[in-house]
Formats: sequence, C-alpha cells, structure tokens
Amino acid sequence: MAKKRKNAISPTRAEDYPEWYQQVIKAADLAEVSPVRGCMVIKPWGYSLWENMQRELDQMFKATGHENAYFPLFIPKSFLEKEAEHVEGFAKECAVVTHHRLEAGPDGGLEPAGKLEEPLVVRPTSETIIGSMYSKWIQSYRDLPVKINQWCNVVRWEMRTRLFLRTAEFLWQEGHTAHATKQEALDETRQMLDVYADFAENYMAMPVIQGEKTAAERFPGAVSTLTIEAMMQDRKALQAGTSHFLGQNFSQAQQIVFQDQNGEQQFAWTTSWGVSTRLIGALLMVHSDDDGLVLPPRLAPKHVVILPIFRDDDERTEVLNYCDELRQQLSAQHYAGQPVQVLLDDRDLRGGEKNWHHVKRGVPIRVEVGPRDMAANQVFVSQRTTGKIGGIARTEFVETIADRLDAIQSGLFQQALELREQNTHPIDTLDDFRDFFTESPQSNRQPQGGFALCHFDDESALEPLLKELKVTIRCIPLESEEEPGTCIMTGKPSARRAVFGKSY
RNA sequence: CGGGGCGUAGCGCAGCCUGGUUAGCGCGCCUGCUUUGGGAGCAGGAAGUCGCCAGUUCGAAUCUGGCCGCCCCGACCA
Repeated sequence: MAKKRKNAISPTRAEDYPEWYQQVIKAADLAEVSPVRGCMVIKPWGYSLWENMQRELDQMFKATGHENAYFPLFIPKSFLEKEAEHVEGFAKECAVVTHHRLEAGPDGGLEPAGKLEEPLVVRPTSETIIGSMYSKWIQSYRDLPVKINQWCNVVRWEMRTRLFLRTAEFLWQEGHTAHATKQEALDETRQMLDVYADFAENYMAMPVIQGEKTAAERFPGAVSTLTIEAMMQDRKALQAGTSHFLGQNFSQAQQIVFQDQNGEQQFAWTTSWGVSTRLIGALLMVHSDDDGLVLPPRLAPKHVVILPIFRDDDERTEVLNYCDELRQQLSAQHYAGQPVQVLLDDRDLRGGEKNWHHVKRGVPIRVEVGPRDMAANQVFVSQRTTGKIGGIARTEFVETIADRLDAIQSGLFQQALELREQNTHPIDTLDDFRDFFTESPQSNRQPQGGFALCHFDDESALEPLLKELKVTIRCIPLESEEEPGTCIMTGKPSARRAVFGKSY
C-alpha cells in the first residue's frame, strides 16, 4: 500500500494558488501549452466544456433574435486604422501578415516571398471588418436592426500568457449589432449583459456583479462598456464578459448609414459583446478544490461515471451487464432539458486509480458497482462536492438523479456566493483601503483583500494609488443603490460606490 | 521590451563548480506473474544527437562565445 496522499493536487490552493491552477488543468487534462509560443492546445475534456458553453449561449443568443455568421480572419490594416481609439487600443497586440508565399531559402529553409501590397491584420476583434459589411447591407431603417454573432478565434499577441486566462490565440464569440436608435442599441447592450449574467450564474454557478467600466477600463472605441465581474477563490476579480455600446463611433468611421422614416441620412448605433474560453479558467478558479476540477452539472461533459468493481472474469461479465443496464436507465433520464450524460468506465485499471481519475476531472457523481451492490440491488454513490454518500437503492438513485444534480448545481452557486459576500466590504478611508489591499507577510501568497466598495470622484486622481497597490476599478455596479458619500482620495462628493479589486 | 533563473528519456530532476569507461535517479510507459470496494507489489524491458551552432582540448552534458526557447518579476491585456 503506497502512502496515501491527502490531496490529489499539489500544491494546494492555500500553498500556491497560481501553481495550483496550472496543476488542476494538467490533472484534469483540459489543455496544454503548445509548441507555438503563447498558444494552447485545448484537449478533449476542456473542449467539451467549451462545446457545452457554446451550446447554451448559442441558444440564448438565438432566443434574443440573433443569427450566426462568419467573417474573415484577416483584416486589411486600413480597416483597423479608421477608428482612432480602436487602433490605439489594439495596435500593440496585433499579429500582421505581410507575405503570401514561401520560397526555398539559401540554407535549405523557407523564406517569405511575395510581399502583400497591404498588410493583413489577424483579427484581434472584428468590429471593423463586420462594420464594413454592415455599411453595404444597411441602407434603410427597414434593414435595421442587424443582429449577428460569430463564433471564432482571435489573436492578441500577449507577452505573458496563462492557459485559458490569457493566450495569444483564443476562442470566443462576438456579437455585433446595428440599430436605428440610440435607445435600442443601449437596450441591446444591456440585454446581452443580462444574458451573460444569466449564463454565468445559472450554468456556471458563478455569481457575477453587473456593472459599467470606468473610462480607463473601457473597450477601445466604445462609448460605454458593461461587464460581469466574478470573484475567484483567491479573492481576485475576473472580467468574465463584456458588452459594449459603441454609439456612432464605428458607424461614422465606416459609414454605416441609413435613411430614416423622414428620408434623413442617419448613422446607425452599434454594439458588440463577447465571452471567450477564458470562462473555462473562471469556472476552474471559482469551484475547483485541492483534489482537482469541480464542474457544475449544467456544463459537465459527463454527469455520472459508473465504476465497475470485480475480481475475476465471471464477476466481470455480471457486473458489466448490471452496469450497462444502469447506464441505459440513467441515460434515459433528463437533467436541465438534456439527457443525463453517463460514462461507464470499464477500462482495465485498479479501482482507486480509476476513481481518482474522475475526481480530478470533476465528474459530479461517481457510482461504484460491485458484486455486493448487485446482490443488494444498489449502487455506491460519491459526489464530487460532498464526498461519499453511501449505498442507495438502484431505482431510487435513477429516479432522483436530476434532483441530485440540481442540488450540486445550486450548492456550488451558494458556496461561490458566500465566498464573495464574505470578502466584499465597504471601505471609506484611504488608510483602510491601503490596509485592505496590502499583502501581509503571513498571508502566504494569498492576496489580501477581495472586493472593496468605495466612493470615488476622479479616476485619474486615484491612478497612482491604484497602480501602487495593483488594484483596479472593476466596475460601477448597475444594481447599486444611490448612496451619497465622499471620494476616498479627494474627499469630493460621490453618488455611488464602485467595486475595487485586484484582477486577472 | 528591462531585471533574474532554467534548458539532460514522455514528465520531474541529479551530474557541471574540480572535463575522463557504457550519462544516472524518481514517476510514467511496455511484458509477465500476483493483485483489484480509495492512487498495488515483485521481476524483467524499451526509451537520451545532454536546447542549437561554433570554439578550447587527446577527450566536452561539464570550460568559452553566440543564438534559440521556456519560466519568474516589472510595463500592457478577454
């Protein structure tokens, strides 16, 4: 008997949170760094999470009147140059294609040849290329609104990367809409933020704060940026999705013009909104523990894994037959509108090793089935979140599977919500603010703080302090109540509190 | 792009300072037997152009120079 390690993941969250994050990805087999600098390979278990996210989000987008389409990966440099703020925001992280042919070089290698007349930028986001098409498609108010989404990859040339959280290439969805009126575009921006919040809370079991970004944190070229912000287990903030009201900035830059009911030429009002594979990193950091990944049932690729236990070939046949029946019964059940996803793991591995494999991958429910269970017509149930449950009559287990998954789902949300509430505090003085965000020596790499709710007046006056403490204004919550107060820095009056935090 | 560190088997590392037979160790992998209700044991085995290029030397994983890549810390970000 080998030494029993207490946890599957080393180091633990408390010991070294960033390293723990990497180890969970490895142990759950979600992704790997690739030979291409800054780019990751998303492995099947990680990709199936993305597929599940896509499935749910896609339904939500369609339910709110959007259609999918696809626009080019390459954007002519001149397109990007049309909106000044937009260029400034993205120029530094653009990958640029300058050639279209390779020729044999002097030392046997290949050399780029055939220089392009105009360099092509690999899309960091698609406002400009989509806007250029919208300008052709839109002539009359009758053509509006246009509400299109695309699922694709984008490239932002990052210096420092972390799997899922920040990589040079990532997968996302970007919605782009054009409207006849400002109000309609504002409503759209807000509606899609609600969709994201709904998805985060009800599918990812991740509580989020909906809010508006300050000028410094706004999307380049946007009039306003709305965000959903979530707290990770290390109490740092993660921006999980954004929805931008672009005003007429892009329609003016790209001549998205229509004739209104009165025959007047008007610039359209546009929006854009997106979430990315970063959500997988968020999901991991919100729920996982020192034994690996923990998945909310609504996004888990498999809900239940059946682990047959047997000694010899005779038992093997009997147990596997029993397990297969169980698998069929479970698969016929439904959870959250989908058939229950069941995996019968009949690989020829030792029970313990096989069991840990699924623990680390976050499968919500594991059932062990051996001769003893068969004799009693029961299954031995363990839940990823609560550990061993014990023997349960087979019929009862099958019939209650959806309830069980539901309970796990809401338990995860509650747990995450409690963490956030326990670490969110109103702060009213500069000293308290400093104290809140200063790491103490005994903090053991656990960042100090959490979310601070503070009054502020002038963002630029705060900048040196925020920079020093590595804190950012996450958002001004949409739901917050007006509460007169004074800016922690300048003492000037302020109407409401903003959320401050260290961020990813 | 500035400061620091590291490249040796699939992964994690030792060896380098003080050059010298066949380059080791742990995990993993393969084969066999024994095992199997919470990460198995024993035996055998496969697997390395020591990051790349040049130099010094009778001889380089080891010394020197250049290059490349990765990681950590700072400036930027979904």
